[in-house]
Amino acid sequence: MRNPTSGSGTTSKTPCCSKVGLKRGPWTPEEDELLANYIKKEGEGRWRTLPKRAGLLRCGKSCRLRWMNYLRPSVKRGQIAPDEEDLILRLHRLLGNRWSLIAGRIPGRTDNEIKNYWNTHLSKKLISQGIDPRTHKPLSNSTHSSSDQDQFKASSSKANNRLPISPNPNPTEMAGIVSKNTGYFEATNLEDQYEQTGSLPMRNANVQNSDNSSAMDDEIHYCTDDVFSSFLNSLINEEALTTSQHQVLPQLQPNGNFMAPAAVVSDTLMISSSAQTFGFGTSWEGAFHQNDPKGFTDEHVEKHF
DNA sequence: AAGTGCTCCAACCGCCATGTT
DNA sequence: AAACATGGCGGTTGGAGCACT
Repeated sequence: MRNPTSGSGTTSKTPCCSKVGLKRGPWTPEEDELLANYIKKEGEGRWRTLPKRAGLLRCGKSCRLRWMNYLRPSVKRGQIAPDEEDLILRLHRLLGNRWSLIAGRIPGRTDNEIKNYWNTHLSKKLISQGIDPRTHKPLSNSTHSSSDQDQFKASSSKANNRLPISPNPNPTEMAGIVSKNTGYFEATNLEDQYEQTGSLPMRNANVQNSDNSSAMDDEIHYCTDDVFSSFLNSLINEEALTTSQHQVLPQLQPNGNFMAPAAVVSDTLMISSSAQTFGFGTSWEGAFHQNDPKGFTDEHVEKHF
């Protein structure tokens, strides 16, 4: 727990809300009751003004966090079950550190809880098994130097949660477009892009190339949340891609981008999802390659676009 | 019993996207 | 278009409690 009297230290940034006179640190049962009772009556939302209305000396952010991670009736307590752990592992392999996205697939579990569980248990477990918890690949076979990893860590930190890729661009997690010139799927190397431009593609992939956005629009598929959900389910339910499948997936090009034959990525989708439906991040976007014939098909795509 | 080190996880942080004015 | 408000995210912190000496 944080020291209730300590400020944000050396930072000169002003906090999200005035902390003057506001309580910090662990919540008391009385505060919990006040918050829970208020939300039961008035509902969630308007967090900034909620504390005052509920009679709490907390900032809105703190109230929201307490409700989301602890007081919400749907929050499941207790040990993470083996099947939940397995699901977390699978989802992390697919999604990386997108905790809210992972939590959205595990009923009753919060992003904070999953993040903590990963950092305290699963990460160590994988390391003890000789697996890199970031890449899910054998530690000894990692092709990325520590400097690469450090660089990404820095970029990732700067970019916060906006990356639609894993630290090492994983073939199952590619974002990009089908080039009109080459007929190839060109997956953006977002690390490089960040280094070059200082920004990353947001919400819409065409942001990455504003002078050609209309042309790019034609090439990018978006899908709705329910489609994404079924799509992700199919990914969760399948085991890791087979070796043969990997062989036809995007390969690293000299320019730092990833390319794959367009035919291979005909069922590759640019996914855009909102936070409301599954608790996904508002910034969620990503592209997934999906080879499983039982899973996502072009028919699904056409149906929704 | 007392001291030390470690682990866990609730809570906080800064940052960013989106919506509103 | 700009400024502001709000909600939400992943990363990080540090106190409580446990294990060990």
